[in-house]
Parts: sequence; structure tokens; C-alpha cells
Amino acid sequence: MVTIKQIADMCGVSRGTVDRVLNQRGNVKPEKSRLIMEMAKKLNYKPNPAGKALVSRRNRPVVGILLPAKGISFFDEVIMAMRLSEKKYGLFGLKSEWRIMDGYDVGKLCAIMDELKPSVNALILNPINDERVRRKIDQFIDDGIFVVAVNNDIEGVKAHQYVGSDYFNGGQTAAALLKMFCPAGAKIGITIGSRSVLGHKQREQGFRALLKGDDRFSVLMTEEDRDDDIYAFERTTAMLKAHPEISAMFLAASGGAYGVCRAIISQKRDQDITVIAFDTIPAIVEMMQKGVVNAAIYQHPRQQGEKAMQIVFDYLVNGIKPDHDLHIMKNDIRILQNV
Amino acid sequence: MVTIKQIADMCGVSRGTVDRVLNQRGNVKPEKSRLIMEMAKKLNYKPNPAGKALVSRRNRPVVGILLPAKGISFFDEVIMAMRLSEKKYGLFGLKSEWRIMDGYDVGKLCAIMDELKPSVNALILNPINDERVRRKIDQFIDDGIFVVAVNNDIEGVKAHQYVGSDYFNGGQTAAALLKMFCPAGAKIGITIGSRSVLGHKQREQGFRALLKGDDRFSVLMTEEDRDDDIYAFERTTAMLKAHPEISAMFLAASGGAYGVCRAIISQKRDQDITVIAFDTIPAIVEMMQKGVVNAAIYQHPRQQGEKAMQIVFDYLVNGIKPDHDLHIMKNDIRILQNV
DNA sequence: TTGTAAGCGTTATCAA
DNA sequence: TTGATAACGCTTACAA
Repeated sequence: MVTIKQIADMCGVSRGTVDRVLNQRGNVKPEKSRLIMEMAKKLNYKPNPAGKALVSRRNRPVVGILLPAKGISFFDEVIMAMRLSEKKYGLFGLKSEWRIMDGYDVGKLCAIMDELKPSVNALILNPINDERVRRKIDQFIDDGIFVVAVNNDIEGVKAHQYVGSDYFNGGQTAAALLKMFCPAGAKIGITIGSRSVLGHKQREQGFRALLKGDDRFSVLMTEEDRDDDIYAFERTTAMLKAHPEISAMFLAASGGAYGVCRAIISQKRDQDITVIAFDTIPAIVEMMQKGVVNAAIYQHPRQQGEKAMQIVFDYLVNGIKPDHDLHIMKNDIRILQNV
Repeated sequence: MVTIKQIADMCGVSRGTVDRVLNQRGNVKPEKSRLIMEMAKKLNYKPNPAGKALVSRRNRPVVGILLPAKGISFFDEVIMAMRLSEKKYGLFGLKSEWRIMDGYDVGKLCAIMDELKPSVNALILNPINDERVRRKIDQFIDDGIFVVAVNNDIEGVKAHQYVGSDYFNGGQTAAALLKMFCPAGAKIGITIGSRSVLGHKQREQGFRALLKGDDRFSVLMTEEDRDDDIYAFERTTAMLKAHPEISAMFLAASGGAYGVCRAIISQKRDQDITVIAFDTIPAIVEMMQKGVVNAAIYQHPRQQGEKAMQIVFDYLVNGIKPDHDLHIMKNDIRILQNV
């Protein structure tokens, strides 16, 4: 491992000069600059992140964490993982500013962003897909704040990172699994949080796309449950009454899943309806144990939290830029035995 | 974040003294020692790993990597992940000594261990379950070399780390999945690498345990394929001829899986036999695409490689001891859509 | 028994 | 335009 000092010695200059060249701070004679660059390349110089980490303490690196997540079970695990990472990276001097919001209020989200802005060098957030949020994110990026979108991406903003899953593929995977569980075919009911949530819509699209052209399978209806268990219970009950021929359910969002399952039970359909859900939140694990939910697509919430924090840490503390912008988790399949 | 210097100042001693106390190097007056310990606890002192990492370069930390893995597809991904980690951690000065073995020869393994011993501070290995290997590992541990077993654990040795999966649970998960695919029941054939490989045996046990008591399912026979495709092809062909009533196959090891699948195809049973396999190596993905393999249990080879390297890095370079000894990956389920 | 000083690799400040 | 120096937090050899 070659160091700045070694390059300096070999080029007959001081460490300061080498540093200026490597970090393009200017104020170096072009010929020396060229010599140093070549030497660095020849010796395959890579900065030691430990050295950078030590120095980075002087900038007091701070990451803001902004999640509209209160009461959303899925985020409990994301947050837990982030808390662990916070502890780990805190040892290096990385500080975190947490803001867990209750509900998806765009105005409130923007206000909190404004509040965080002066005190953070990076921001991890679960963005709402709204023009005002987009503009706010662009401001952050323009001001050199490193932005990581987690769980939901937001399109049309400048360079940022996304950590999350491929929703369309999640729906496809669920559909393919359903076909394996019900080789004879099925009449399917879908519940979804809201079509205005991009991810939910994409899951439904993926699901339908995979079934398309196979006439053993038909989707009878899709119901929005607003991520609310009570509402989900009512709507699902109505759905099952209107369509008693339903033999499978696809729960494309975990928010109202508990209500959906309770409706299936109360209609005494829990033994004959095949249910595929998303996320292994406690309510869904409970319904797996009861035999109501057959399988769940797992979005690796812990990995999402870890990855988001790690990207920020590497950037802020170790001075390492991520080598790609998209960090997509697999849609794994969980059943009772491997939950 | 409190530093050694701050503790030293508050206790009216020098950094050296604080260091001696915190790292129990002795040669400190008991009363001062007590004072320093209390202060450190009170201020919740945690050493900055970046400082440690920098210092660690003076010990030239080296990890040995010893895998009897040549030609075993599963390990290709483990190794790829380790290579990436090698690059990442190499920036901090961690060096790696690789030894990829061809086959499972105990004598050769021990010889390579002896050869590595003088030059490494840590060893990652896929151990063979043999008394001589056990003794050799104990020697390493006695001499202060940090040992990480990967993919296969070895029992009866001193304190070490294990990174791998829960084989029994893998078998259970496969069986539960099979039950969902074949609700009407199935006559099952099992192939396994070798019963003398602990993991393979445990998978078979887990598989059988979950089916036990359900008389819709019966295991007709288990065949060992020696992780050899040709042999697997022959044995499976014979199996399918002897038991044409077989309607499901459980491939408990990926070594000979390609041969097994080819036998299923050549017997023209690929459309009516449900196949559950292990690992998503290229041969199995190919067989998924052909519709032969329905699902595979995924052992997270990449995560295994990363984790093993990370544990060594944290220990050797950052001076962080792992907080547990067992690092168990989930047995996830993969089908064609999420492979 | 204790303190001092040097060094790990990087960056920043200041003086030349 | 450049070099010297100090600093980040930790360890360690050596001197006191």
C-alpha cells in the first residue's frame, strides 16, 4: 500500500503538494502536477480510509434521517438496523439527527427538511413523490448535501442514491409463486395500500403482468385499503361476500394486511384461500402461524437500513464514493419455516 | 465522543497511563487504575476504530483464506464476495493469503495450515470435520490466531467464529415448500452429496423431520451422488427407473445437481416431477429456466463471504471483537423470478 | 510507576 | 507555488 508520503518522496515534493494535486485543490505547477498524477497512477495509489476518517472528525459529519414511518411496521426493522449502524459508525464520530414523522404530509416533510438542512452533511429519507419534495431534494444536492432515498425512490431529481427493492419484480415473484401453489388456477383478489403510492402500483402491475395470458388465473378485483386495518377489514369482507369464488389473495402492501387477514378468517375462508403477502412484519408472521398467510415476499428491511447508513458513512467519513447509484435488494420468499 | 486524551486530562495523568489501564497492560498504581476505569465508564469511552486502524498497520495484519473449493460452484460466489472485501479492506492495510484447494484431503489441508501459520494473524477456512483438523485449529487459537469457519462449522474446537447457514432448517424449509407445491402429497426421492458431510446429513434430517407424521408424503429413497454429475446422472436414472412413482425430488446438495436434473430430463419426467434444490449456482438457474427445478434454497453465499471478511477486519484492524460467535444466514427461497 | 514523543495516513493552516 | 507543521485518536518504545 503506497502512501502520500511515499509519492511525495519519489517526486521530490512535500506531502502538501501531493495532497493538493490528488484532491485537485489547484495551486500546483502543471508539470509537477502531471508528474505526481502519473506517479500516483503508476503506484496505484489508493487513500487509506482510516487516515481520512480521523481527519473527517474536524468537519463534524452529521447525517439526517427523515422517515415518515411512525406506526409503519415495515420501518421498525429498517430503523432498528439504522440504530445499530448509528452506534457502530458513531465510534468514528459520525453523528445522526433523527426525525421520524407520523404520516405523509408533504408540507411537514419539507419543513423538517428545511430545519435539518443547516446542520447535516447527508440526508437519508423515505421520500414522498411530490414536486415540492423533488425541488427540496435538488436544493440539498446543489448545496453539496449527500442524499440517499430509502425504500422509495424519487424520480427527476439530481444525482442521489437509492436503496430499496424492485417493486415490479416483487409483484412478479408473488405471482409466480402463486402459480406454483395453485397449479390448477385461481380467482384472485388483490389488496393494495393506495394506487397513488408508486411502489404499490408497480407491485400490482408486476403481479398482473406475470399472470397475463394464462387463463387459469384471473384477477377479480383490486381494493385499496389505505394502509388501515379497520378499513381493510371492511373492504375485504365486502370483497369476499361479493366474490365468494375467490380462491387466492395477493396482499400487495403490509399496511392493512392484518385487517385483510382478519376478514379472511371471519369469512371462514382461511383454510381454502391461498394468501401471498409482503413483508414479514409481526402481524404477517402471526398470520403465517395461524395458517392464513402462505408466503411473504421479503424486502430485506434490515439490509436496507444498513446499506443506507453504510453509504453515508463511506462517503462522509471514509471519503469513498459509492460505485453505483442504485442499491436494489432481492425480493426473497419467506414461509413459516424461514421467517 | 470522548477520547483517551480527554480522560487523561480529567484524571490528571498522561495518555500512556490511560492506555495501559484500558488495555490492561499493568504497571499502573491500583488507585489510579480505578480512577481511570471509573472515568472511562462514566464518560462511556469507546475507542475510535480509525485510530486503531492506523496503528494496526504496524503489525502488518494478514488473513489467510483456505477453501477446499476448486470447482465447487457454490464457492465461486463466496470467493467473489471475499475478493471484493479484500480490495475494500486492503485500503486499510489488511493483506490476504489465498489457498484454494482442490478436493477434501485432510493431510493436504493440515499441511497448508502449517504453511500459513507463521504469516497470518487470522484464518478463514471451510473446515473438514476431522480430528487432525480440529487439533490444528486449536493450535491456531492457542497461538492467538483468530479463526473463522465458513459454510461448515467444526465442533469441539476452542473459541472461534462460524459464518454459515442452518442446515437442518434449510431442509425443513425445503420440505415445507414442497408441501405447498404438492398439497395432494408426493412420493419423494432425495439426492445428497454424501452422508459423511455433516451439512448434507442435517438437511436430509430437517427435510424428513418436517414431513414426519404426514402420510401424504413419503420418502422412497436417498441416493448419495458424491457431488459428481456423472455419478449423479447414473444413480438418479436408476432411481427413477426403480421408482417410477416418484413425483418429487429433493436435491439436498448442489454438487451433483446438474447430473440429477439431466437424468430427470432424460427420463422425460421434467414436466411432472417437482424439484426443490439448494443454491442458485449457474447449473441450477439453467434448470430453473428449463422448468426442471421449481425452487432453490438460497444460502446467501455472497453474504457469507462478506461477513467472514468483515469479522476478521473488525477484529484485526479496528480492534472490535464480534459480539457473538455464530453468524447464521437465512435460508431464503428463490424461484425463477427472483433468482 | 509514569510521562514523553514518535508514528500510523490524511488534511488544513500558515508562513515563506 | 510550495513546504513545514500541527492535528485527528491510538499505540508503543523509551526515558525518567
